[in-house]
Amino acid sequence: MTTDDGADDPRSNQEHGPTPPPRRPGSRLGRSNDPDRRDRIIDACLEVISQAGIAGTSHRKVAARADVPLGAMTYYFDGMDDLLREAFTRFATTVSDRFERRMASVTDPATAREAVVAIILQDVYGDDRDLVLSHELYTLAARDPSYRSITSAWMGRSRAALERHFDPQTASLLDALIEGLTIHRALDAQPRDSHDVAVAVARITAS
Amino acid sequence: MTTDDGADDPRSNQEHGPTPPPRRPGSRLGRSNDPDRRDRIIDACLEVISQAGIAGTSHRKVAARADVPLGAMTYYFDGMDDLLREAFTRFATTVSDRFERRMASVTDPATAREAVVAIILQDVYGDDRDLVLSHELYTLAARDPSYRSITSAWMGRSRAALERHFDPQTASLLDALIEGLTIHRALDAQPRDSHDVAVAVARITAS
DNA sequence: GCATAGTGTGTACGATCGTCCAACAACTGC
DNA sequence: GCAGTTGTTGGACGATCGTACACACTATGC
Repeated sequence: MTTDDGADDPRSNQEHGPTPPPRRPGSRLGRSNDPDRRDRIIDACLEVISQAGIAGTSHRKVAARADVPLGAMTYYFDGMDDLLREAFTRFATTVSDRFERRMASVTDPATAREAVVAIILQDVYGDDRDLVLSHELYTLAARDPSYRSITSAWMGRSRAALERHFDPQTASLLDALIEGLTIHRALDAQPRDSHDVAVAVARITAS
Repeated sequence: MTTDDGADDPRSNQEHGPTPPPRRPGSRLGRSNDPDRRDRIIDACLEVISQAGIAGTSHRKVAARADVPLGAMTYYFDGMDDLLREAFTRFATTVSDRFERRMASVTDPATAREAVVAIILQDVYGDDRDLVLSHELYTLAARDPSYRSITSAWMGRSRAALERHFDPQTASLLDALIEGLTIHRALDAQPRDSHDVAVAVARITAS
């Protein structure tokens, strides 16, 4: 099972075929052995959700965004719910990884608080895409408990990362504070300035 | 919010008297033998959203829940978006009213902090319906700025109510903290106990 | 009584949806 | 070469959607 064409651009198909039957250029025929396919669909799904919301997400839109035929949706995923679950699992894992990495980069206990403030600011003023996706996931989990394993794992990892520098109770409260600050920044008309964040962290982490 | 009815008997509170509504003779508005119609549709819409999400909300489901014909949807509202906007405006207003009322009931400055903790606990451990609706609205506002006037007004009123007892900065941070605590309670597997909330409020309000 | 105007609704239309499946392309063993 | 297997896809199906509109109904003006 030697797959030689997996490294090139998967979009330029059949460029070395000896038989040139007149096929549509965009269609992918037969076994193409594109292992990125599944990942591309998941990424495209997150992209569509962030732009159109779950209410506006459909198999057809995701397929168009990922440049795969519609049939690939039910071939790679057992329905819409399965796709959504995988997409949000990847999203939560990615965000958790990033947060853990940044928290682990803080080594000096003396300046932990300042470093954490800087990291929090990156989240609070982060890009809108992650913000929208977070809320979509929260909404799903608030209504459907079966999604709570994703959010629970996410928050557990966040707390654990914060516990590298703070006691468990403080880490938990700090995690909640970050959440609230992020929400307020996103949904309020007047933006919150960075000084407020520093004050909030200082108060929460005061012992 | 609506904690009195389970929407199982939506039409028992009307038709109190046999007298038709006394309309002014010169009024152009003709009869509407059921003036609660519009309100009932809005309430039914919030009910459907809390159970099925915005993705699962449709004119037909709302109409069935409100016990009105399908045609009434486009007769009373200029499309789905108009209905959603009115529904969430009512939701935010109702929640803001309640929060303001409870905050205004705290009169003794000496015990303000304890009273606020009690009120916050009511929100953090409030019913799931309001929680789900809040998140649905947040999600909408995070993606569509035109919904931010609703959330912004809501948060503005929350802050103003808190400023009855705290300085503006503390009120703002406290508001964010409430948001985060509520989210964590809803989305996490392990519930947060009330002692944590008291500690969090004590730290945030420390000067 | 009739005419009128505004209120309310049943229904149909076109669009879009998720899902399924027979058919097809490419690869493997012979 | 051929047959079988696996990966992949285009199109069809029934369901559901938002919206529009012709029509029924009823209170008012005369």
